[in-house]
Parts: sequence; structure tokens; C-alpha cells
Amino acid sequence: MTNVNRLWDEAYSVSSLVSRTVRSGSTAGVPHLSPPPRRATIADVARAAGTSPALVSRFLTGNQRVSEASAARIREAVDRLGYAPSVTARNLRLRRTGLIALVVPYLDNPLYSLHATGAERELAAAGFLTVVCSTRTKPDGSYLGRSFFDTLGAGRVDGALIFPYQEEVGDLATLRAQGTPIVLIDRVPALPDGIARFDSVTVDNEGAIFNATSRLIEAGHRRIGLVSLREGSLSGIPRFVGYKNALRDAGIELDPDLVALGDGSDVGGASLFAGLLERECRPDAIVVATTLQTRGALDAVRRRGLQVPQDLAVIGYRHDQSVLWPEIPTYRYPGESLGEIAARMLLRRLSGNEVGDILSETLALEFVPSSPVQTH
Amino acid sequence: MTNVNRLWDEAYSVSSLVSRTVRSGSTAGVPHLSPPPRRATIADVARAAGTSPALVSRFLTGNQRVSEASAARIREAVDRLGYAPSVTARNLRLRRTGLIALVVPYLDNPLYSLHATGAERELAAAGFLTVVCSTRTKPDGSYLGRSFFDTLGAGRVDGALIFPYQEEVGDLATLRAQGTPIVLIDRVPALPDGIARFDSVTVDNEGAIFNATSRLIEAGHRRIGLVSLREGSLSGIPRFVGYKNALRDAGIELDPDLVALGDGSDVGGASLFAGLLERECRPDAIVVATTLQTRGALDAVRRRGLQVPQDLAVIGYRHDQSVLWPEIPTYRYPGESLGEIAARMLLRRLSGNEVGDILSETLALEFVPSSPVQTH
DNA sequence: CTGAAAGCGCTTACAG
DNA sequence: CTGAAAGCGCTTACAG
Repeated sequence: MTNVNRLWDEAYSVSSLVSRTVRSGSTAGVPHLSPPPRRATIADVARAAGTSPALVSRFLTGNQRVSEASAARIREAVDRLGYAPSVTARNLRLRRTGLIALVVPYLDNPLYSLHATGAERELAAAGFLTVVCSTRTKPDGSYLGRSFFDTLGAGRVDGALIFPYQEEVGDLATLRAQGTPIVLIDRVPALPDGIARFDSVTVDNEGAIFNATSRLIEAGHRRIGLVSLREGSLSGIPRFVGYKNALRDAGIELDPDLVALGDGSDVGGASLFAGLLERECRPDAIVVATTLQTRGALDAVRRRGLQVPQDLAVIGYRHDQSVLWPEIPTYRYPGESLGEIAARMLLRRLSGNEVGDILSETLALEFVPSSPVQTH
Repeated sequence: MTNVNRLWDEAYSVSSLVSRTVRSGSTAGVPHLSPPPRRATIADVARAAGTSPALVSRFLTGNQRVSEASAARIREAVDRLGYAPSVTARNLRLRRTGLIALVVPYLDNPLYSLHATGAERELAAAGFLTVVCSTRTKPDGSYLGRSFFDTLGAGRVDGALIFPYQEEVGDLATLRAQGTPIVLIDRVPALPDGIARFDSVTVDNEGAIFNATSRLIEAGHRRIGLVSLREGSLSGIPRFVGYKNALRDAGIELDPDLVALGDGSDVGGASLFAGLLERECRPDAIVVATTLQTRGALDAVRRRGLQVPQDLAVIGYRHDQSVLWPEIPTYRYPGESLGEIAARMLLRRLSGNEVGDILSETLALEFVPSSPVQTH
């Protein structure tokens, strides 16, 4: 009672404060329209410290020794003038941009925010800014080759972390040939002869789907369905191979009627999943091999009122920690680690140290027995 | 049958292609370790075209007329040399960075990818790169004042789109005083005397929650619960005000026992929602005022086996199009529009044209009767 | 340890 | 319409 009354009061007082400020604000002048203050330069600091720009630069970069007496005067001048170096000027001089691109298929697909989180943290620590850009438009998913290169071509960034598509291979090679180091994320396209490998951090989707399928086989299932990405998709192939190999290892013949492939959307996943259930000889277990398809599949499960795992065993795929209903086991995609490790790999390349031939790392997916969220 | 057989073959052939290339790749040399080719400069183009750098610059920027004869020679030289201007040099000369910051609370919260999508599209079209950064760390949600300013302070970017927190007001004013134009997104903090208003694009949460509550009242409910953000939260206040006003307008007394406020997480939302159901005099309808809390609330609904709206009417809140189960009506947050409109507003400021006093716009939330996803 | 000078690659008055 | 020159703000050999 008291609690909410206080809240009520607060709501009133704060919102009246807002309106009051709004009113006075609109007549109080507009600070950010006044000419932006000229920022101090390194020459200003040198003058104030009674020394040369060169010495100030040496002090600031820490590249060379500076006497303690000079250092003290420079430090004082920097503080007094509120000096901050011009990153642009430094970049021009050092012939770099300080920018790293993170190239994802879709900006508006929340799945990629994990990679951004992991990458951004590492890159920021090394003094780089992360620029996220996308190669696809949402409506038709067509390749934005041009706009992709308008953004990244020819030294626009110092390096790039890229989710590749098969059709982009040539453009990636071109970008690299122009001097932009690249680390591929998530998957690796097939490389035509003459194109050397790229550094990469990939995810063991083949292993995850192999394990998921094997798990269901061990649980006694024989008719195991697969909902996954359509053929020809770079991410679809290893998933299908994992499924196929698990069946083969168990001596189970692959039944094409139990394989439903399509795009990676939740709506599509729901259709594919529902389609499997309408087959003549219905599967008694299904592996769903992507995050959104898993969401869609669960929607189909709910609409039909199926009990899992009693009526049907399902193992899904997930990127994040969000609640699944009904709860099912999943393999969890290590998005944040992917971003982080790819970033570190790129930083090694940029360091200029010889880091050897080709760097590559493959991350496993973690098995999550069921939804991790507890409500009580 | 044929379909999957083909797929199977393809999987084999492609994966053998990959391994083959891998092997040859590792001995075939490493193109991106060879010294990056020196990029052509404007001087190179001028020489090749038999003219001066100044004229090339005029042609490229389009700022001044160039004779058709010169234009043709320059065009040819640009193509032949594969010339691309150095953005860094141009930026230094023009005293800008070409960068706009999008500052969100958490990088790893997918809710913000919508804003990024909308903003990035607009800013890219105007030649700016969008840099996403966050002010909070996930673990404890504390304010990263320092790192925030390390990234954005003093001319690091040409402008910023910022999700503000109340405690950041002083820092925002400082940033603006240093000459960085700012547009606030989503909400506006209370401004102490002496701090002028900021441009802003906000969302009418008060209106949405008012409408949601009124809708339930019109449907005949009297005991209406609220699950929302805790007091003191910038986004929590308008929501609470909307709820309160709807009750007041209907002549219903606010019962503090029906108000459950907490953080915005799904787990928290589930607890708050479940808590409401355990009150002595249980609500017969509940408004859930944030996206993640809505997800959590639905989890609680499912675990208790409640039928909505028969056992309990619920109106929720959502950012995206993902499937909700059970399906409930929601108010949809216009994230992409927010990013888009805020970006355009900032671009107007940057254009240097006098755009008047303070710009502000408030977007309504759209009522979505139930989950938009269809499985068939 | 320190300073004068050159130069990173552009753009834009200034002068023709 | 065109060119020579200065300058954006740094860093770094070069010389002391």
C-alpha cells in the first residue's frame, strides 16, 4: 500500500517536473546549436606545456621515453585544456581507420546480437570501433553485393568479421586482395581452386545434429525426422550430414519422407514440422536444426496439443536463453563466444606479428537438457 | 526420394570439395599476408588524367562544375586505377568522423536490433556509418560512465542516438556541450533546471497502457492487475500513469495489491505475474507492460494451465513478430520506426540548416489482436 | 630526451 | 573551368 502510494506520488512529481522543464527548456536557448567549441589540438597542448607537438605525441602514445619533468607539464596541460586526440588525424597518419566491420546477413535478426556483443567487447578493448552491417535485405534475401562493397571496399575498415554465403566467395577474395584481413564466422564456403582459405571460427553443427540424432536413437527411436535448412544452404549441409551419419552409424536407413527442409524462419519451421506429422508413417522423434524453426515447431506442437516427449520426442536448437514451451532439450549455439574468438583472431592478424598460415577454430554446441528459465 | 537423394549426393560432393580446397589452400600461399597493395590516391588519378588533384576532387565531390572533357579523363583514370577515396583523409579535412553512435543499454538484448536496423538504413543512405555501443554491462546493470565517454567523448562521432537513463543526464549535457548533436530515443529523462531539452523520438507507453487497461475495463473487468517496470525507472513511470489514469477515468479505485513492479526480465515477469495470481482477491485481468515480462507471464500462464482469456484476460507488450503462446492481444513497440525517425532527425541537425528549436516526435504503439504468425 | 620538418590524402579558398 | 598552395591534426624518421 505505502509502496504504491509512494510510486503514485513519484509518478506525479516526476512527470510534472518533466513538463516544467520542457516549458522552460524551449525558451531557455538551445546549447547544441551554438557553434561547437573548437577542440584543443596537440599544438595547443605543446604551447601550454612549453614544449613541442612531437614530444606531446610521444608522451600520449607512450611510444618513446619522455622526461618526468616534461611529462608532468604535458599531463597538466592536457587536463587543463581537456585535450582529447583527434582519432581521425591519428588514423590518417597511421593509415588505418580504427574500424572493424561485423558483417551479418540481417541486421534485424536478433540472433546476431550475440556475436556483436562478444566481438564488440574484444575489439573495443583493443581500441577498435565495431561497425555492424548486413549483406541481405529482409524482403527477398537477395545479395546486396554492391552496397556491401560500397561500405567495406578498399580500406573503409581495417578488418572484417563476416558471415559468408557461398555466392560471396569471389567478393570476399577481392576484399582480402585489397588488403582487408577477414575472419569468417559461423561457417566456411566451398572454395573454388585458386582461392586460398580464410581464417575462420565455425560452429560444429554437424556434430550437434549428429549428437541430437544419436541421442534419440539411444532413447530407442527409429523413425527420426529432421527439420532443417534447405539444400544448397551453407549451414544446411553440415546439419544434414550429421543427421545422415548418425543414422548410418546406427544402421538405420535414411527415409527421405522424414526429412523436411526449408528456409530458417519460424513460420516455415512450423509448416515443415507439421508436414512431417502428416506423413503416412509418422516419425516418433524429430530433430529441429535451427533456432527459429524450433520456435515454429513448438508452435505446431502446441496447436496440436501434443505432449512431448510422450507423444513425440523433440530435440531443438537455440541461440539464447529465452523460454521454450513446451520445454524440450536443445543444443545451444555459442554466439557470443563466436564473436569473441573471431575478434581475437582478427586482432592477431592486425598485430602484424607473423601468426602462421591459416587460423581456424570450431566451437561445439552445448547440450541443454531443457529450458533453463525457472519461474520459482 | 529423388529430392533427398540429390541432397545427399550434394552434401557429399560439396563437403569433399571443401576438404580438398582446405588441403590445397594451406599450401597455396596466403594472399592476405602479402603486403597490401598501395592504394591509389587522388594524386595518382590526377597524374593519370593529366590534370590536378583539385580538379579530381571537384569532380568526385560534385561540388563544382568540371568540363566534360576533364570529367571523361578523370572518370577513365578512376576506373583504370580502381581508385576509391580515403574516407579518413576526407573526414580529417572536413573535420568530421562520418560516424554516428547508437547507444543502447545492452548490446546483447535483441530488442535493440530493431532500432539499429531502422537507424542504420537511414544513416548509411546519408553516408554515415553506425556504431552501436552500450552503456550497461549485463551482470549488474551498472552505469559505464567512463567507457561510455571513452567511446563517445569529444568528437569521436558526429552525432549520437541515445537511449537515456535518468542518471546520465549530466553526461549527456556534457557531450552535447562538446559539440555532439544528440537525439534521445524511446524516452526522455527529467531535466534539472539549467539543462535544455534534447531532440527526441519517444514512444507513447502511457497511451498504450492506458488503452490496454481501458480495453479490459470495457470488456467488463474491474479487478485489473499490472505487471510493469519498477518505480524510479524512466520507462516505468509513464506505463504506471497510463494504468492509473484508465482506472481513474472509469471510476475504479486503484488497488495497490494488483500492481506488481520489478525489473524487465522474463524471469522477473513470470514471478510478478504469478505473485498477482496468489493475491487474496485475484485479478480477473492483467496488463503486462513490457516485452520480456510478457514472455515470462505467458510461461506462468502455461505452467498453471490457465485458459486465456476464459480464466484470465491478459494484454501484453511486444517488440517483434515472434510467436506468443497462448496467443494474447498485445501492443507492439515500433522499434524500427523509432530508429529510422531518430536517424532522420539527427541528419537534419547535421545538415547545418536551421531546423528550429527542439525536435520531438512521439510514436504510438499498434494494437495487435493476437499473434500474427500463421502456421498454415 | 627533444625539436623542426615532412607527410598521411584529402578539400577549398585564392587567383587566374 | 582550372591549378598551386595551404591546412585538417596527428606521428615519426632525422638530426641533435
